[in-house]
Amino acid sequence: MKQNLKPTESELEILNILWTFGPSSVRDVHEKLLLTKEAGYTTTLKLMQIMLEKNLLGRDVSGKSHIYTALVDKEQTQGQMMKKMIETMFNGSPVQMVMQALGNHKASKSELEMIREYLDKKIKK
Amino acid sequence: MKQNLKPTESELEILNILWTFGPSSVRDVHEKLLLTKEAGYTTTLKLMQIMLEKNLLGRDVSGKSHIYTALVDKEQTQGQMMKKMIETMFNGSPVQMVMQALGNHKASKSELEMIREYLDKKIKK
DNA sequence: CATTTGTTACGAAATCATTCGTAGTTATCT
DNA sequence: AGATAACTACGAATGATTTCGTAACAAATG
Repeated sequence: MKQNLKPTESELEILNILWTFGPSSVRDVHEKLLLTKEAGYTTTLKLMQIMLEKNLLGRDVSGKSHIYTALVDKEQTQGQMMKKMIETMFNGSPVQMVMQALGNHKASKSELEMIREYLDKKIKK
Repeated sequence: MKQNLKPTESELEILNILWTFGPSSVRDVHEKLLLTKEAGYTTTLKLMQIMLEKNLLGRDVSGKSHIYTALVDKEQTQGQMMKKMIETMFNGSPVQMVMQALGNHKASKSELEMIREYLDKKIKK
């Protein structure tokens, strides 16, 4: 019954929108998607229907337009994706990945400080 | 002439082997690959030939067996992949990603300390 | 009521990624 | 040389993902 097929790239984009904005119609999702990429409406629709079949999404059919919800957990999915990436590109070392992320993408000083604080707590334990 | 097609999952595995071990024959790569996954020899061969066409790899044809080299930079490629992941799953925030990585994957205390040190340096600048 | 607009359903094409069989080449070994 | 082993080349099957057209229907509009 339960399965956890890894979401595809496009599916992730949709999941992220639902995680961020909560339950939404296809049109809502589609409009958010357009901010980032080209896509036809029926393409988005079809994708979401497929995700429904894969149990990545659920939906409420009672109204005129159907309302979809993410059925997979955000943190868990992020974790899985990261794990895979760490394995295939960072030889299994999360630390390597973190340094790469911090090195390449500029974070503000206050963001860096947040991380340091977080680390401090983690190290003390 | 220039192109930067994002490497596929399988291609990343191969790139990572070449980054780690340096220029290698198909057989060498294939053997390393086998430690992790099932794969036929000609499958690996074909993949590497395709990567050659995409200019992800170069090769030296002078010997009996060809020797392949990664033509794309490790850090740069990692960076691109991370960037995309940060965009599609972490709403563009590298910090969110880092915290997720540190939270979900256990790192040893000394590893964490390495990161903190790195951060300290970065913050001072 | 007739038309336009917005929606779902769904098949099927297009594209991309992966896998493998087979043929042919070159080297090695007896 | 002849046989065997290790390669490369490459077409083609398979599989997965993405894209889109078209049909059908429902709601809203004039």
